[in-house]
Amino acid sequence: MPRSKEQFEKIRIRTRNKILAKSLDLFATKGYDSTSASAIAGACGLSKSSLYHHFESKERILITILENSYYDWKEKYGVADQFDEPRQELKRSVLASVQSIKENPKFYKILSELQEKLPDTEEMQKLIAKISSEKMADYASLFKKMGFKDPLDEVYFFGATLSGAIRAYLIIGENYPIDEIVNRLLKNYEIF
Amino acid sequence: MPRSKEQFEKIRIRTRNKILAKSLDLFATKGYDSTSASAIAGACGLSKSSLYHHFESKERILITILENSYYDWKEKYGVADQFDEPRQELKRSVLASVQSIKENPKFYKILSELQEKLPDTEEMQKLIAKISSEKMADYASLFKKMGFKDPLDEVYFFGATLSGAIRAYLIIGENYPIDEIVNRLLKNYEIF
Amino acid sequence: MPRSKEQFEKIRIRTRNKILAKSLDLFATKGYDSTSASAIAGACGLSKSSLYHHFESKERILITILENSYYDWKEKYGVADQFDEPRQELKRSVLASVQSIKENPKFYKILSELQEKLPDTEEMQKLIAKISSEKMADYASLFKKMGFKDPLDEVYFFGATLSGAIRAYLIIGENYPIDEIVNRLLKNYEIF
Amino acid sequence: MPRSKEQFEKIRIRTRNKILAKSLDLFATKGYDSTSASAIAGACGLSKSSLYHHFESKERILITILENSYYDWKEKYGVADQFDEPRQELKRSVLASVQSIKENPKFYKILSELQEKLPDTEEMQKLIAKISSEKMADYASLFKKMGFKDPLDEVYFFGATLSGAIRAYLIIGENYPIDEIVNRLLKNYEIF
DNA sequence: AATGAATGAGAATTCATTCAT
DNA sequence: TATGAATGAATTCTCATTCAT
Repeated sequence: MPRSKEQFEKIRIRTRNKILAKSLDLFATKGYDSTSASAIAGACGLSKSSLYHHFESKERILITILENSYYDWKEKYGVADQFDEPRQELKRSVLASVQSIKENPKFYKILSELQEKLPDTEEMQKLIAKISSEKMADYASLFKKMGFKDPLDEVYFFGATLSGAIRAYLIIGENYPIDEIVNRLLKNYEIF
Repeated sequence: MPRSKEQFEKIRIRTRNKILAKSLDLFATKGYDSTSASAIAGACGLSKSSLYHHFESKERILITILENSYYDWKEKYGVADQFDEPRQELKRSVLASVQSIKENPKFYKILSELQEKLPDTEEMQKLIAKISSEKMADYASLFKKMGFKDPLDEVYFFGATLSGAIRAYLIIGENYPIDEIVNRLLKNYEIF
Repeated sequence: MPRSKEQFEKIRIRTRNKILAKSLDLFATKGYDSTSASAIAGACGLSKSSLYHHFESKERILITILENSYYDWKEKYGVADQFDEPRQELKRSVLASVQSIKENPKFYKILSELQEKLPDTEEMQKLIAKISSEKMADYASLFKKMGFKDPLDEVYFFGATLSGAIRAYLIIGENYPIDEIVNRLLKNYEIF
Repeated sequence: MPRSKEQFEKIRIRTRNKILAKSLDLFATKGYDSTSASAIAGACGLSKSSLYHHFESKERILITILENSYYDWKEKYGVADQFDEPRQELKRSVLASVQSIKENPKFYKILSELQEKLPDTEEMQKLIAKISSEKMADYASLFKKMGFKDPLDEVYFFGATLSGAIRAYLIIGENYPIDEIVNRLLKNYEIF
C-alpha cells in the first residue's frame, strides 16, 4: 500500500468517467450494438485490455451509464414526494424532464434505442422496464390528484404527446420546438 | 420449351419476395444490425451466396423493403390529391395510418430503429429522411386548408401525439389503446 | 446445381479430412486445450473462417476425431460377438488393441489427455465415458467365460497392467517393449 | 522494532506457501494450462501483481510445486540407501508410494498431466524426466538385488501394473481398489 | 438460378506479465 | 510487501461478401 492510495483512486475514477463519457457519446451516436469495445477503448486512448480492467463487459458499461443517469435524473427532476398543487407539480416535473433531455440528450437516445430492442440479459430488461415505467406511474398519481376519473387514460394521452415530442427532439435536435409543444400540452390542462 | 424464360422470372420474383418477407420479419424482431445475412438465408432455405445472387448487399434488402412498404403505404393510405373536406381527409389519412401500422407493425419497427441511428450510407439517410418527412408535409397542407395560421406548428403538436402513440403501440402492442388516443386527438380538432 | 456436385463433395471431404488429420497431430502433440483454432487453420493452409466453414467449433473437430477413431477401432479390433474360446478371444482382442495403438498413437494420446481433465461439455463427457468403459466391459465378460469367480477384480488387475503399458508406450514411444509386457501378461493367464 | 525483518520473512514464507497450496489445488483440478494467474491470485486473496512479486512466472510456481513435492516424497518414501532385504524394501517403497498418492493425489494429477504433453521449456522437460525416471531406477536396483537376470524387464512389467493402478486411482478415486491390486502384484513376487 | 468454398476484417473477451508507487 | 493501472498478443468465433462452377 503505497502512499498514493488516494492518487490511485483519482486516476481510477478519472479513467472510469472517461470511459463512461466516451461510451455515452458512441452509444448515442452509433447505437449500443454497433459500438465495439475496440472503438470505446480507442476513443479513450486505452488498450482494449485496459478497458476490461475497468469494466467487466461492454454491457456493464451500458448498465452503469443507465443507472448513473437515472439516479441523477431522479434526484434532480423526479416527481416530489411532497407538493402543494398537482397541476404545479406536473408542470414542474414535465419542464424538468424537458430540461433533463436538453442537458443529456445522449442518455435519452440510448434509452430510446434500448426500449425498442429485446434486451440481451434479464438485468438489462429489468433496468429498462424500471426506468421506463416509473415516470408514467408518477404522472398517473398526479392526474389522480387532479381529479380525473380515469387517470391512466389521461396518462396515455398526455404521455403520447410528451414522448412523441421528446423523440422528435432527440432525432431532429435544437430546431424542434419542444418548449412550445410542451407549453401547449400543459395549456390543454389549464396549466400556465 | 419457349416459356421457360417466364417461369424463370416467376421463380426469381418468388425468391426475391421470400427474401424480402423473411428479412422484414427478422429486421423487425432482432433489429437490422443484429440480423445476419446467414440468418436471412437460413430463414429462406437458401444459401448465403444465393442471397447475394438476388441482392447485392444486406443494405439493399433493407432499402428495398423500405421503398416497397413506403410506396404500398402511399398508394393505400396516403393523403389524396383530391378531397372535399380537409377535416375528413385528415381523419381518413390518420385512421389509415393507424390501420397500416396495425397491419404491418414490422415495417414501422424497422423504420423506428433506423430513425434513431445514424445511417451507414447516404442513400439510406436520404430514404429515411424522405419517408419521415413526407407525411408531415401532407398533414401540413391539410392543416393549412383547415385554416390554421401556423399550420406547421399544428403539425408539430398533432404529429407529436400521433407519433408518440404509434411508438407506444409498437413497443407495447395490442394492449395499448391507440384507437382511443387517436380519436381523442381528432376530437381536439372537432373531428368526429 | 452445377455439374460438379461430386467434385464439391470431393473437395469438401478432402478439406475436412485434412482438418481432422492436422488437428489429430496438434491435439496429440500439444494437447487439445493448447491447440488454437488459428494453429489448426494455419497447419491446413486455411483461414480461420474457412475452418469454421467446415466445423462449427473446435470441440466439434475433437468429437469428430474421437468418434471416427472409435468406430474404426471397434470395427477392426473390438471383441467379437461370436468366439470359440475366451482365452483366444482375449489374446486376439488385446493384441489388436496394441496393434491399434501402434497404428494410431495420436488418437490414444488425445484420449488419455481427455480422460484426465474434466470435460467442457456434457457431450464430451458422455463420449469419453463411453469409449473408456466399453473395453473394460468386454474384458469382464471374457474373464467371466474363462471361469473366474470375480471377473471384475480380474479386469482391474489385468487392466492396470495393460493400461500402464499402453500409457508408457504412448509417452516413451517405440523403445518401450510393449509386446513383451503384453505377452508376459497373457502368459500369467496361461495364454500363449 | 529490530525483529521486523524476521516477521517480514515469516509473512513472505506464509504467502509463498499459500500460493503454492492454492496453485496445487487449481492445477490438479482444472489443469495447469487452464488455470490462470488471475485465478491463483484470486484464490490467495492477492492481486495479480503480488503474485508476480513472489514468483517470476506461472511456470515457476509449477516447478516449485514439483520440486517441493518431489523432495518431500523422496525423503519420506523413497528407496532407502541401506536395507536388509530387497523384497521387504520393495514392499515398503511400493506401499509408501501408494500412501503418498492417497495423501497427495493432487500432485500426482499434475505430474500425470505434465507427462503427457510436451513441456513448454527445457527446464520443465528435465524436471519431469527426472521425477519420472528416478523411481524406475530405484526399483531396478531392488530387482537386481532380488536376483533377477533382467531386472529392467522386471521393472517394466512391475511398473506397468503399478503405474496403471495409480493412474486409475487418480481418475476414478476412492472406489478404485488400489490396495488389493498392489497386494496382488507383490504376491506375484512372493512378497506378503 | 443456385451454391459450396473461401476469406479478411472484426467481434468480445482473457492471458501472462510489467511498471510505478 | 503489496497493488492498481496498463498492455500486446492471443483466444474462440461471426460477419458480410466474393468467386468458380
